Amino acid sequence: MARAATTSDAFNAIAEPQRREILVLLRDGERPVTELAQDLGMTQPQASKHLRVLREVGLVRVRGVGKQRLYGLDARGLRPLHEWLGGFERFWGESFDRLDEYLQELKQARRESA
Amino acid sequence: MARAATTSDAFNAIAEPQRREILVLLRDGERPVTELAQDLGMTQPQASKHLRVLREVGLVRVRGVGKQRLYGLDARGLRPLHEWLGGFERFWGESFDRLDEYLQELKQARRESA
DNA sequence: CAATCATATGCCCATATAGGCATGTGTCAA
DNA sequence: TTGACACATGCCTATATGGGCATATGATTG
Repeated sequence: MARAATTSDAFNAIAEPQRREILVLLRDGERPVTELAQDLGMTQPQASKHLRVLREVGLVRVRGVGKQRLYGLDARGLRPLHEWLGGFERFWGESFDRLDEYLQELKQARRESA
Repeated sequence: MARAATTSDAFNAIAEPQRREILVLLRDGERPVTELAQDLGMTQPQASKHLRVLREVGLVRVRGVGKQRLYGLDARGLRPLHEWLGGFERFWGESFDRLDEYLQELKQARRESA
């Protein structure tokens, strides 16, 4: 079996860096496809495809305005990520700043196994 | 070009549901491969492969103890995720509770039309 | 209707995947 | 040394991908 589809959920959708950048741009408001493509230095078809994925997982929504299609962020789609990550909150302080301690543990482990 | 490797970063690594479950299990402490495999209903080779990916992106670390290899969570690997997601924090309240607001609006609209 | 601008799709390709299964490697005990 | 146990790797296959490019679809204007 292959990898799960990028459209299967938000986790898979945001695994692609360019799609994350699109979401970041959209934090500041709605944007048409071409602008996004330019800002991110990608072709228009590429942008459209990425936006399709984001739309399918509910991370962005579209709105037709004249010839244009304005894409906007729908942050509710990030909720699963937020919740999953929240389960690890108790490690934030503990693990991020304690590189030293971790190194100590490593040394000790090595001593024990020696 | 194909999709980025699962080992390219934490984002890609946790796109796979089973790998996320492994990390959840490891929150409670170190575990040997076979136990993880059993708990998650997967074969031992599958577990080993997932663990390899997680190790390559720095989400878990291993420690040999006798015949066993104890895998432990390294939450520092989640930092990029945490930080990226943090950029959307201002949307949490706004968008997540939208449903409530929407329901309020509905009620009010109904009252007004009654 | 025709022309034009803004997007979306379709097609081709190379690549990395996850699963299934067999087998290699490493460690300990007798 | 030989087993036995715990784990890692190798190989195979089907599949979905992202990029490049051409082209179809939609909406607007003259």
